[in-house]
Amino acid sequence: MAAQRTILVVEDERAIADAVAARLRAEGFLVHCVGDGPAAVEAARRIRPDAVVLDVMLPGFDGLEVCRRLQAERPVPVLMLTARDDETDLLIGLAVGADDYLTKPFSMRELTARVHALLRRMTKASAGEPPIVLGDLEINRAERRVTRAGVEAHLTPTEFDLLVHLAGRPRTVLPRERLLADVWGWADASGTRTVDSHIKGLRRKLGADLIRTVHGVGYALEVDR
Amino acid sequence: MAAQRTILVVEDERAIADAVAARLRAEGFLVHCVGDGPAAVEAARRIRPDAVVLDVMLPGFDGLEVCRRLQAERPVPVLMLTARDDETDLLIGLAVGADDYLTKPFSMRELTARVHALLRRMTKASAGEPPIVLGDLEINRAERRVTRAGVEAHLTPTEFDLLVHLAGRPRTVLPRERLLADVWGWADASGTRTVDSHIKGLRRKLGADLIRTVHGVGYALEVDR
DNA sequence: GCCGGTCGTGAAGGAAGTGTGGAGATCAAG
DNA sequence: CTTGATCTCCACACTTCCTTCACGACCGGC
Repeated sequence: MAAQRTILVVEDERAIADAVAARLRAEGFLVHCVGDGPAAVEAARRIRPDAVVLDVMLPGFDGLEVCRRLQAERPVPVLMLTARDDETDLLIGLAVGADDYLTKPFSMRELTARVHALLRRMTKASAGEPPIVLGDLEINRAERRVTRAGVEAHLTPTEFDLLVHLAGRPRTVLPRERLLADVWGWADASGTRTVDSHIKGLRRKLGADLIRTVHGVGYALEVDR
Repeated sequence: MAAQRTILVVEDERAIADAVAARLRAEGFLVHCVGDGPAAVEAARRIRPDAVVLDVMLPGFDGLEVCRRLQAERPVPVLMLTARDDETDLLIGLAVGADDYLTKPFSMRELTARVHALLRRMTKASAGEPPIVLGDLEINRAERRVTRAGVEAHLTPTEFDLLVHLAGRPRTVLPRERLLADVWGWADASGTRTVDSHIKGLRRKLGADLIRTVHGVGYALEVDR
């Protein structure tokens, strides 16, 4: 059986939002609605929708900015709703990570067709979130499991997030400040040994050879190509 | 026989409401009655009826508005009761998501026939999905029954819905906020301990090994592929 | 080889998250 | 009205995790 998919609808006009939500629910989706940009980013972080239907015209910050932030946090397919037939919006939209678009006014039938297509393309392309495989290291983000050479390691939440960030750029040295900013969200990066502590944990659980220290700079994931 | 079906009756005339409720109970349904629009929306959110019998003439806001809101939250078959033989009401009613209608006065026999038809259509629509089988766990959505290793467990409605959502993405970690949003329909992320409570119930009834806790994130259904 | 700065490591205190039982509320049925 | 079932929330105990500190080892420039 196919899992029930969740759609986040970002639309400030209540009437449109309700209509879209009702139709998508009738299609068997779980639907959540928010009315502005900040709420959209927040909601996406919490509920991790399978797709987002996004109006470009929003209070707060505009849809393009929302789209950019969503993509920055976690790749998610986005269907943009553009009020006018404006090529500028469209091109920018596709540039910041939208996967498809609809020009208002649109029919509900058209909307559901696009959403289905988006999810189909998504599952075909990535089957949700495919495990990251780097040499003998395997990271399953959806299940939050990690194995090396087939053996599973139990990582703490921070260790897992740290490893995922390192794995995002294998063999690249990531400065401590960068890791603190990305994983911990700390702007201030002064004199903390916190990163080192968690690197220690990763090395103990996954093998000391996995992570290379670059003196005075940071760490890099050393793994076979 | 399948699990007992629940019907929500929305009707402000007490005499009619009582008569309808009595007859439907005699037919073996669980029946809840409310007398106005806001109460109807509220009740539907809580008890999740299998069908709604809805008078178009209501205090508060009218039946059409109720119907629209019900559909917006969760698709549910609606039988509308129209006082007069007014095509306008009827057409609008069907447009906003009502599935069938009855013109007053109507016979009880006619009412029960329509309700049965509504539910039959409904179960047929969802019977296309066979029971979910995951390892030794079997979930029959149509009958709302669950067995593990062949033994049936009696789950409360919330526990059942929660289990279905976990089973929709086996082995995938679902954040508490996501579950709260999908199962409870709470946009607001507070009260996440409620999830824990119902997980407790599931573990007690189905075995502690069925659900994996992922510290700081949420839960995942652990089951053989 | 020396020295200042950097890093690895173990331990410890405190913070955060989770399991659990039960109280209180709600609602329908008898 | 009372009973039974359910849901939400709370308090407490318990577990897991994070951060920091201290100390010794290491690195690189001189």
